[in-house]
Amino acid sequence: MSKKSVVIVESPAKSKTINKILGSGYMVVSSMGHIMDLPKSRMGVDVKNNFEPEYIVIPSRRKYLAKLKKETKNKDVIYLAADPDREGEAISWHLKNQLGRKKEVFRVTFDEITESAVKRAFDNPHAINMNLVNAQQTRRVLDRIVGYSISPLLWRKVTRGLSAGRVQSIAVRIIVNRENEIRKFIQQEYWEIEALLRKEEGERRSFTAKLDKINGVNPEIKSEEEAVRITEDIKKNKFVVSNIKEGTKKKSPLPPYTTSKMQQDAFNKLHFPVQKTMRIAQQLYEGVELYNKESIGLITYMRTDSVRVSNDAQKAAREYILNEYGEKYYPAKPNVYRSKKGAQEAHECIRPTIPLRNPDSIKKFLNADQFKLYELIWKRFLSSQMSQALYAVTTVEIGAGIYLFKASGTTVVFDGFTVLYTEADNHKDEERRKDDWKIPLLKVREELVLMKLLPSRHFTKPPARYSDATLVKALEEEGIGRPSTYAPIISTVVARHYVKRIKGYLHPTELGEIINNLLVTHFPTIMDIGFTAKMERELDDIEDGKIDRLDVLKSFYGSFIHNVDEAKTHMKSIKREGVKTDKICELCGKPMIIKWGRRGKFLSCSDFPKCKFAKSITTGIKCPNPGCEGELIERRSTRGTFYGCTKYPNCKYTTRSLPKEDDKSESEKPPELNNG
DNA sequence: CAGTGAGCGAGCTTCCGCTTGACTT
Repeated sequence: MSKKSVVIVESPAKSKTINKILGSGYMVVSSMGHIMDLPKSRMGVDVKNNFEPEYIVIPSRRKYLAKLKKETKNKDVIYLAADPDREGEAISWHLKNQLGRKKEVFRVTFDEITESAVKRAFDNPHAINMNLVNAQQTRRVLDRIVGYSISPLLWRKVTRGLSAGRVQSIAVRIIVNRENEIRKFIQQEYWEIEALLRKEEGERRSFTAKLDKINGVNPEIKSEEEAVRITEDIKKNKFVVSNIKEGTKKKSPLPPYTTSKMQQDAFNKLHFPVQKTMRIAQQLYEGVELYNKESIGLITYMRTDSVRVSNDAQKAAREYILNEYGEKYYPAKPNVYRSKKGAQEAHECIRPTIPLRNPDSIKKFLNADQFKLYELIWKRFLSSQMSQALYAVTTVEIGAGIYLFKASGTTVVFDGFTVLYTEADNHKDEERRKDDWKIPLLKVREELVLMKLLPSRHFTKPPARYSDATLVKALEEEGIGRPSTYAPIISTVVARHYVKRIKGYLHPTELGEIINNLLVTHFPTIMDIGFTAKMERELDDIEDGKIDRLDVLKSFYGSFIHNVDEAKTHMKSIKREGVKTDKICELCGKPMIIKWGRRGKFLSCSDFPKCKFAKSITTGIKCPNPGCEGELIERRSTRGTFYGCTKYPNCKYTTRSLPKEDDKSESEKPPELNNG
């Protein structure tokens, strides 16, 4: 290299690694993500002029850009090594425009940061792919038009500060839809009947079998009377083993973590909200001081949708398994996993940088949360390279006249990867414990002793509300949002007061439901849950050069702007009409309505502005302060929502979460799925 | 910790997706 070269990557952590690979002939610096974007204070899209975006240097990045300018000043060649996707291509394009005058500028892309891949990339430098840039700009412009057209409409129709967008509005819709399903749900009573059986009189151990068929069809027992009648009838019969099935079941380890899977698992097992998981993962990624003061990155990059594993890491994991667990846990061939379709393979899965570094060996250098998350990541990764688990499954069918009972037992033959990692699910654990009851050795046609019949009453359960974890899962399945945005999406809808987190579950607020209804009515296309998937397909076509970005934007905008115009005149003005209540104005006797102001919702006289009477909405829950006659009321501070006493400042009681109100708790209780 | 809203009309709120900030509570 006779010429002086500079390489620009996205993140500082990456620049270190790449510098090591390339050696001193190159200087590697980082852009810290995007350096240019549309202006914050205006639309920044010239709709009449080919949807030309007005990209400006992001004000907060001016410093970095100035630094980059210095660093590239006396270099002849710039290599743009941002991630190999459309966002990375756009970053490269912007960097070229800002820094590339009178220089040779090349784009280099690699799918993993290993010596061979990086060197191969530098042997094949290429030009910036404008198809990718165009796809990014289409995405950006579309999101801006949607967000910056609908949000101001909501300011006009409802209240200041509201927002809408391709992603956040769908997140709210998913949550509202679930709430409606829960409301519609009608509880059904059903009964199950179990038989407690013994092989023979005097035998100590008994086992249970469940009523599975009556006359060959599934039993549907809806009432206690029916259950009693059937139980009485069953008693008249002899219990005889009619069939025994012995089999084995294999269970494969799960792939290593992507961002969304890590967020879900940390939520279920550690009860971390996704924001917390990302914050701690960032700490592990940036590095923790170990033995010598040097700070060492403990995990790979935490924003990824790939399950790819570098060869070195895979080899290291396999060696560790062989040494620590032995050959039985060591698969003959390495386990291979496929990322979901369209994943960005430049990043690896989330894994320990050095598999040898087991959690206990570094425990004293980590705080409690860091340790817990590292342990989870380490175990999930190591287990992903271990052998399958093997179970023996026995199913016994027992006839009693027209009644057929079934008992099944599972025993672990070989624990395999589960020695390190199992999925969290309390209910399943209970089930398993039941299943693990050993069924004694039985023969077909053998008669059993009935100890007891156990009818039990059950109710069908409504679907559970979303948690952070299940919402991220749902969004990912619909292709909505990216690893870098899952956590911010939840923060946004909570910050807008569309959604409220109660005991780990996401409940829509009245405001959230109102906004959702307005948007579904007036923007059915945007509010279609499949909208993003459709957009992604079109962006793919732009990337492949099959269609022009203008065709995509024009056809989208044509109907969208029509919806905006229609909504301007026809969307219900909550600001004027409010939401009806059965309360009466204390001043003029007219009905009171709910409106939303900068401090949240409040009661207003429907005759405003003639009658200016207004009133706060209290929770109806008495202040728990002894002797205080006040009620609790929702307040907003800069640090979020809390509940205070109406008698403030005489009573200074505050709380973050509402104390239970006895007669109301039944319907307000979150479904008892995994208790978060 | 009183006051929220309409309208007059100043100026403000807002999107999604890349990254890591450190002008003192």
